Amino acid sequence: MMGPHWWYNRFRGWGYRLTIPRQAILEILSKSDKHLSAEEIYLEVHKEYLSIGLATIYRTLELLVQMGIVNKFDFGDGRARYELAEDSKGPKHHHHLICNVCGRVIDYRDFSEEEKNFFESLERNLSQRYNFEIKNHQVMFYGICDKCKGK
Amino acid sequence: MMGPHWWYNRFRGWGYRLTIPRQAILEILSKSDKHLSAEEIYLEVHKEYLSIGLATIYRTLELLVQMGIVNKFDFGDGRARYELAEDSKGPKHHHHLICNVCGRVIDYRDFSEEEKNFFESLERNLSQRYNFEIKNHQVMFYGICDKCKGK
DNA sequence: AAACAAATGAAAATGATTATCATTATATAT
DNA sequence: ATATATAATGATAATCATTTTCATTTGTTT
Repeated sequence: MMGPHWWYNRFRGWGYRLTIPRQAILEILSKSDKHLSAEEIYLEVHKEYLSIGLATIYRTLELLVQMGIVNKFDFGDGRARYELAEDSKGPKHHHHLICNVCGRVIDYRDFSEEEKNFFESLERNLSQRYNFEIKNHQVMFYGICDKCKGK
Repeated sequence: MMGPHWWYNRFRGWGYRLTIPRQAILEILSKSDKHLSAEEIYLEVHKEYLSIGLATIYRTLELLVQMGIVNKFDFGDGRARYELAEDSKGPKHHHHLICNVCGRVIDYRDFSEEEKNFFESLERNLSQRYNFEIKNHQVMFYGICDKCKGK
């Protein structure tokens, strides 16, 4: 799954069109395994398609977030970050440790079985309780990183 | 705990001063049980202290976040939100359901015992594994709310 | 191929947040 | 206490990510 066909159907399902700029953006997101900012995506896309503008990047990302294809993050550095959502159980999923002092973001994805099971059952529970269809989740732990502990 | 004395000591411990504007901001945060934006805090503070400016609000909030007294949130509406951190186990702590379609934010704090225990043990585990002193955490579930399901 | 609506690019506008700088308040040393 | 040094403030301007606008282009449907 994923890839052009899947994207095409997703877009049609929402009444949207899968255009060249939208494909280009999805390609870049697929290749990267980092959280990219809108401008970083713009610069990448721009290498292949000179004419695609920054406004289109923003518009497309907003759409992709609404459709649940992309996750939007904010780590407090003044710019949003984007990443393909895939599946909650997919390989990209991770949680974050964020240092309140220096702002460093540490990803971790070495989840225990217990941690995975817990979130799965919690999501089922919340979906029922709030009649809310959960697509994904973000977990951030804030505190003081090893480097800043000395202060 | 909490209150002027506690604040005073916290500030001194970090080499900062507990000034009138800083106290005023902490008072407002103490009284509110919602996530306030910088401007909302400014407007409240401004009722009592005409002379306190918006820049001071931002500077103080940044400081309070660094000190771990305040948590900063971003719900994707373009402005940061702030809230007293208290303790992870304190009464204010809650998690969020955020609708990708309409942007609505639903708080929930009716945690199960299992949920509480899980996060406590996970925090202990991560602290060790990453030598990271965890002060608090944020959990957000993204998806489609009941009102937007029809679409 | 025509007609309609959706999507785009370029540029300007917006708006939250941050930096600047002269002034004032606070703490420390005398 | 008073002088001195330093931190914090207020007002304003500057920054910069994100949105809006609008004329033009593209994709879809008939």
